[in-house]
Amino acid sequence: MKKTIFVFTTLILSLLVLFRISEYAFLMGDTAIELIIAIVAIVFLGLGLYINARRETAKPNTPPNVDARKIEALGISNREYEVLIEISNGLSNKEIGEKLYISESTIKTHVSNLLVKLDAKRRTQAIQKAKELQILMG
Amino acid sequence: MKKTIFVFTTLILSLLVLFRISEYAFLMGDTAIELIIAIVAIVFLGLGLYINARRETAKPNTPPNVDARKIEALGISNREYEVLIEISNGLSNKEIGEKLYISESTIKTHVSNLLVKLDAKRRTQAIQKAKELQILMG
DNA sequence: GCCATTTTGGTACTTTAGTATGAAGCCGTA
DNA sequence: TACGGCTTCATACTAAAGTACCAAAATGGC
Repeated sequence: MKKTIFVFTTLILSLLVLFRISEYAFLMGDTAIELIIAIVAIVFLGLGLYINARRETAKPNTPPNVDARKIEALGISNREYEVLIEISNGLSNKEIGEKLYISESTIKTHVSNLLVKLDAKRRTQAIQKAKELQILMG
Repeated sequence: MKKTIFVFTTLILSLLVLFRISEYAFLMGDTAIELIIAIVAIVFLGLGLYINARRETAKPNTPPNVDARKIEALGISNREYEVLIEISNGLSNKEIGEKLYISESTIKTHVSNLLVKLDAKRRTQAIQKAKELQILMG
């Protein structure tokens, strides 16, 4: 946020400087006004692009980061969350066990706990709910 | 694309008109130049915002709409796609059958076909692949 | 060291998912 | 009309998922 304020302040100051220059050019009587207009156009075109780019990356529906608070609010442990990720990657219990070097039994335990904590009946529903809760990236 | 060309042509023409006006104002000796600069700034700010908005909605990684071409490229039928959606909503085969007013047997057939067409072993993997292929919204 | 939580693993069981195969009716097109 | 694709449904089977219950290490904080 501080960064944003800095950028906008700089832009406003630049704009004021441009106005000064434009007045000066007006008094000078040359044709530099078109140049100034062009600069303003380019700067604000860039500003528009920048603002929208910022807005898009900051939007939660393109979630690069996951809400860790919600995870612990639901009482989901680290290991359970790892299992949840692999479920959403489409792995079976056996495959998850092999990937995490633990038995399929343990995976089943984790999955059962996850289903309770996410209030889901099936692993597919767990995926859907986890994404809804912004616990998993889309 | 034609629309884009039209918009840009209009903008360029508007810009030329503004330059004409600016010259006129210059000859007139009044202080309307700042106004023109302000208008240019606003217009190009809007243009920047517009371009980025277009780019974002056209981009597939923020898919409000689904790529119908890929669906039929994979040979997925309408009914199969309906089933795929319900799978990603976390429903069981029985629940999907009740929702679509057909038997669980039929759902199983559709699911099996979907798994082949999406090259998946499980329904969870089908969800993951479908989202990867931009066939399902994130 | 003690306690609470996490992580691990097992057995036994029920339920759901998925495969294989066959078949019937519908619809559009060559 | 005959053919292919879509949709529907069934049976019989195997595989995977999920539940219930128990229990023992490991971990981390007090």
